[in-house]
Amino acid sequence: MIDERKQHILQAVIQDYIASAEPVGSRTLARKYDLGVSPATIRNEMADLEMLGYLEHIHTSSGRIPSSKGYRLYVDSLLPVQPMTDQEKAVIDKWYKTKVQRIDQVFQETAKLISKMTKNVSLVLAPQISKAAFRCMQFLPLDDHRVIAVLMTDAGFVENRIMEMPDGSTFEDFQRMAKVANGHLAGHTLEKIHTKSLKQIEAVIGDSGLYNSALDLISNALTSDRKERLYLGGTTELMAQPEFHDVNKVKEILLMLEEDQLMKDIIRSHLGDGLTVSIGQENEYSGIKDCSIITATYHLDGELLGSLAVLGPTRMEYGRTMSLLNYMNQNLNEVVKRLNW
Amino acid sequence: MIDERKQHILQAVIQDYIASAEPVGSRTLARKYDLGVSPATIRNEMADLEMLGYLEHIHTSSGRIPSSKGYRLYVDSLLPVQPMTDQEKAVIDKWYKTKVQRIDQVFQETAKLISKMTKNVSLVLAPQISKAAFRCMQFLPLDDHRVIAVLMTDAGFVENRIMEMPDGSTFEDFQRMAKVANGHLAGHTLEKIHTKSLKQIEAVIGDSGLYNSALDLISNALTSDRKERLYLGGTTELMAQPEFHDVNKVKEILLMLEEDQLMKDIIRSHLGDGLTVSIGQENEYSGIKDCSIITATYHLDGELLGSLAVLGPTRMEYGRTMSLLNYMNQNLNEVVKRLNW
DNA sequence: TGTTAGCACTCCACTTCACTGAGTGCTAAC
DNA sequence: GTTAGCACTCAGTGAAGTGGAGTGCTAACA
Repeated sequence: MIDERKQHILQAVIQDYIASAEPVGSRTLARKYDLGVSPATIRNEMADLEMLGYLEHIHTSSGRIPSSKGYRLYVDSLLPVQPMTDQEKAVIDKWYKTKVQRIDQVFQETAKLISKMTKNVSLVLAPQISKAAFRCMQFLPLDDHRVIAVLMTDAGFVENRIMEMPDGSTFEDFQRMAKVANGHLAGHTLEKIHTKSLKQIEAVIGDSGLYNSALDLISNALTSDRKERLYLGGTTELMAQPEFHDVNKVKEILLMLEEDQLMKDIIRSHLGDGLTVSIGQENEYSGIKDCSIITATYHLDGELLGSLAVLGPTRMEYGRTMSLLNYMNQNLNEVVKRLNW
Repeated sequence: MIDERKQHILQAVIQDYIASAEPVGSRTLARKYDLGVSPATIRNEMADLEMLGYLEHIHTSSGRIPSSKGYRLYVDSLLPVQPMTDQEKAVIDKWYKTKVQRIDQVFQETAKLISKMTKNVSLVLAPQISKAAFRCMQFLPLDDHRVIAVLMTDAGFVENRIMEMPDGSTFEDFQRMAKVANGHLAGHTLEKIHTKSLKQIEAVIGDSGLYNSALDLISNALTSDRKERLYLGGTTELMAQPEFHDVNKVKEILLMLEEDQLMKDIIRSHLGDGLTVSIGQENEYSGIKDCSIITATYHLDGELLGSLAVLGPTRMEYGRTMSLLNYMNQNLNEVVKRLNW
């Protein structure tokens, strides 16, 4: 374990680098921070820290920058507590009191708020719709051979989808089905419907051939690709960061962010209890080797529902971001609980 | 009017500049294009064209670049016909045959397709939902004092919105209202409902106090800010263009694109019959003085429904883009007609 | 009279060079 | 163990020089 003075120096280097985005030299450090030793001593210590892998060197005569390992130690043990200011909390609280017009706005606006306050990209993974309790469904006729299925969960999430009607079926069949489904399935989570109440419904409906093919359609449509929605925020904030002053880098990361599935996988792979920080090289996906991701998860009754994440350069204000994410997470948790998702 | 040789030279300059993004010199022109005259003559002609305002000069000894006026002449009279290749058409046709899961995907994917094929930003303005024929509505109870209104148009557009219930009203009131509304309003466009059938409904419902406040809510909710939706595509394509190699420029334009209302206004101000091209300085909004916008509008029964647009640097492949936009427009027009929007 | 060759000139882009400043590593003295 | 001193490194900057692509002008040519 490295001694206390080294820790102080490492902490100072990282804080300075986070603030300035410039490699940090021994003289600067001695001047700005009250370390009580001369630049020469700091130089020696920094050389040691480099040997140990906590700092890096671009070239012989430039200051040090933190390595992933350095950030890791910083985040794990050296992070100064940075609670949110009352003002910041007020901004957030105020937003959560305004009324939304659709449930998904909660998530979209949460993403915007996070990115605005952290100046980084934010990602919000909404709860899987299949975890929500089924409230009711309805079919609306679109044309001769297509209907639109509209489904609502207890939380107020409304999903609609165009469905082809199986040959020989009529719109009335669908209506009948909806009626039975609404009677029998209300309150069950979508993911459990398949295994649970289907038998009952089958018994009631009788006409099982049509029924089966239609039900397949429904369950496919409603639990397929879009089961968790990803809301993005702050893709333009990114460009204010000096590490993204190169258009190609920006393009690369924006293209990555557009790939819904990839981003979901990345977030999911990082999830843990509470806040998780994944720093630079620690990331498995090579496109973000010089980025860090902080994730937070929200639960209901112990079950994981969704998560929030901030993606930014490794040179990130970890303390502030973590506090913020934590606070937003609590808020979102409450909203979800209130909606009885 | 400028003579034919000048026109040829202007055309060559513009085509070369569009292809290379580099100022065009007389020698290059003489070498690449079969103009039948020497560089010196071309120089003289180019000097004239500059005098007339069709070309510009960055500095004394660099080639010419087209001015907005130059592009304007090019677009209006010199544009070589550039029909789409069968291959391109095939790509588009193929896409329009695939099935969509929700109606709004038609517009979203149209935007994507346009931007992919033009390497520029595309904007698709979907028809105002208020122009669509009302199919049916339904209320779903969210909690004690809120309901979710779900509305569907004949075209299959589904819109949902959370509504506060007025004091003293019950969910049953809303259901009753929906029933009456569904009976009386089906087939009417939303924008005409207000003035047309309300009296009838009022007579049927009777309880006019509650009814009025609720109806206000509904019509507000359904015809308010989101009445036309804007779908964006290709914001990352932008970054491949040399004129956007500067992060600040990219940021500026992305921020602009994020402002829904502004973009709608810009598009709307450019609309005309058929294809409209607005070039560089001709644009009123200062943020896009070095961009061009091409718009196309689609109609139903002579009424304007929505529009497509491509936004890119003035150095744009006008011919190709216009053909493409035209073709996409036809497709979209057909889709809308088929949906009987 | 229109076209062209020739030439002087301009200016960007690139390279080279020297210089500066911030930084390091090492050594010797404290 | 700490520090002062010193030689050294290297990015960044600015000045000077060069080459190349281009222009404008003039004079000769058809």
